[in-house]
Amino acid sequence: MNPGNLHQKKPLAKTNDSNLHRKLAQSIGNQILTGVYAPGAILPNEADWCRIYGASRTTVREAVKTLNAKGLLKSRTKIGSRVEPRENWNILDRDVLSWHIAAMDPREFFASVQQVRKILEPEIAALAAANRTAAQLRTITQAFEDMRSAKRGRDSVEPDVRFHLALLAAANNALLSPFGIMIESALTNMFEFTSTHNAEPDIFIPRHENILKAVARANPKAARRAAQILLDDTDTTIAGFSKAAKAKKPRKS
Amino acid sequence: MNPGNLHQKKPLAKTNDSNLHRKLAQSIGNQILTGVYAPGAILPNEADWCRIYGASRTTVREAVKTLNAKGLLKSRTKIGSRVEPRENWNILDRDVLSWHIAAMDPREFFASVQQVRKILEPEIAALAAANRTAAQLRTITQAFEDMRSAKRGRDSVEPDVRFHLALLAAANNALLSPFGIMIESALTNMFEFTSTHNAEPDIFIPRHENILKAVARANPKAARRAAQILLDDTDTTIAGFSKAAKAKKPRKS
DNA sequence: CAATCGTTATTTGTATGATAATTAAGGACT
DNA sequence: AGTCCTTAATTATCATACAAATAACGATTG
Repeated sequence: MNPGNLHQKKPLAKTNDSNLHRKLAQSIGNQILTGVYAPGAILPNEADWCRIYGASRTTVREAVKTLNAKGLLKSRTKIGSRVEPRENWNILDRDVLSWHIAAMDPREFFASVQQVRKILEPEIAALAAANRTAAQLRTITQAFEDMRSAKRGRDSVEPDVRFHLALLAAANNALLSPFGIMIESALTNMFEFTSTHNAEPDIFIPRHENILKAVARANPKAARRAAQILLDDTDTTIAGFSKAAKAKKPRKS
Repeated sequence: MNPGNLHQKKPLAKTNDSNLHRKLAQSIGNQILTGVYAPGAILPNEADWCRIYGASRTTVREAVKTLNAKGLLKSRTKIGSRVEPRENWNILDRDVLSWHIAAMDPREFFASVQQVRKILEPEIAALAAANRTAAQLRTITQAFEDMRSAKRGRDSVEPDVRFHLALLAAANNALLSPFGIMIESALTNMFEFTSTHNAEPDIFIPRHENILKAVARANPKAARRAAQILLDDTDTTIAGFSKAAKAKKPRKS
């Protein structure tokens, strides 16, 4: 269960993120997400981590607290830290999600994401149409304009993300906001993997425009439909990429 | 921005949860959720917290790390800790959600929850019908049986929660799992506030049974419809309670 | 005057070493 | 077989340093 050699320091990844305890949290978090430590397993104790990473106990403890706070661990006196069952993990946490993505087959991840997006985004669009304020509409509109003027390529990612997040904010339901991270990650990573983001900007721009118009008209049904159509097109893009990339990535379990 | 008197120790709530850093995190978290420290505000620095709570800096720092990990804060050298904008909060985290509930008007909270439940639960039921394993079906069935034999009152809460969580697990999409906490909290708190949980168990039991049957038959459409019907009944129950409780709770901002 | 460049002060970050509290596990005694 | 006590392992807390980052200020200079 423990790594074979406790006395050999870990390389600690390449992140520029200068905090040591953050790096430790990332390293340990990655190991949990990749299954090095499975749910139910007891992790090395604090003294072990100190030796493994060559860090002080203070720092190790802060990293462990971070992972506790994200639901990955539960620490108890005399027991140590036990990995929590997956359903307790805060998967929509920014860090946890990024570790999760790193540990997964990208195609699987996109499939999960699209499933959730298809459930939520049409309803988010409908809620936005119903509940948006004037200011929120302006934010959505601005994002759309920026997306249109960027036209294609990497520059269109940021306004595209902003558009969807603005829509989410306009839905005015705090319980939905964690999905912002998922949406952001999905759109950004889609670019990373397809490296073309929107294969056909000439199609995607009007699709977004239809959502915008429906939200501007305060027409929930139309907004819902427009969002569904955009998502179907996105599915098509992913399917194309997925087929093209099929040869790679065998992956274990 | 800071509380008037830094040198007067906080009472630190009544939780039996024996960890000091956990108590600090709860206390500070509560203050953030109730708006004592609004998004964008700089919190007292670590030395201040030490004085306020009479705790060591180590402990204070662990509490602050916890809140950082939940997206409530971001700490930077020489700046201190700044409250993050609401959309970055991990609202579906168990702790954050409980602080949120404590800080909100219960009726508002239920309205938000029901809105999300109505979006997700029918689709969760449909996914469960489509993707469930045999073992998952057994878990759902068991929960239902326990719920039926409990019949009414407080005893029916736990199996009811278990039923919905089992359904969620059977949907087999990790990105949906954070909602388990919301569902759990919604059902549990509904009991706390109505103190009758299901007003009419004779209605709710068959409603749940219909979901179970549809999932057993692997019929997504029927499962979706059955879940919608249950939620509509739940709405009715809440509406009744909400009307009855209208006189109370003026609440400030 | 405006802009640049050090200097300083404040705050978080990391380290060390000690003690306390919790509790699983094993042993002693019925 | 069960109950109670002791022990040991581990996290929890504390106190005290020093390091590192950087915002704020002020001096210097073009």
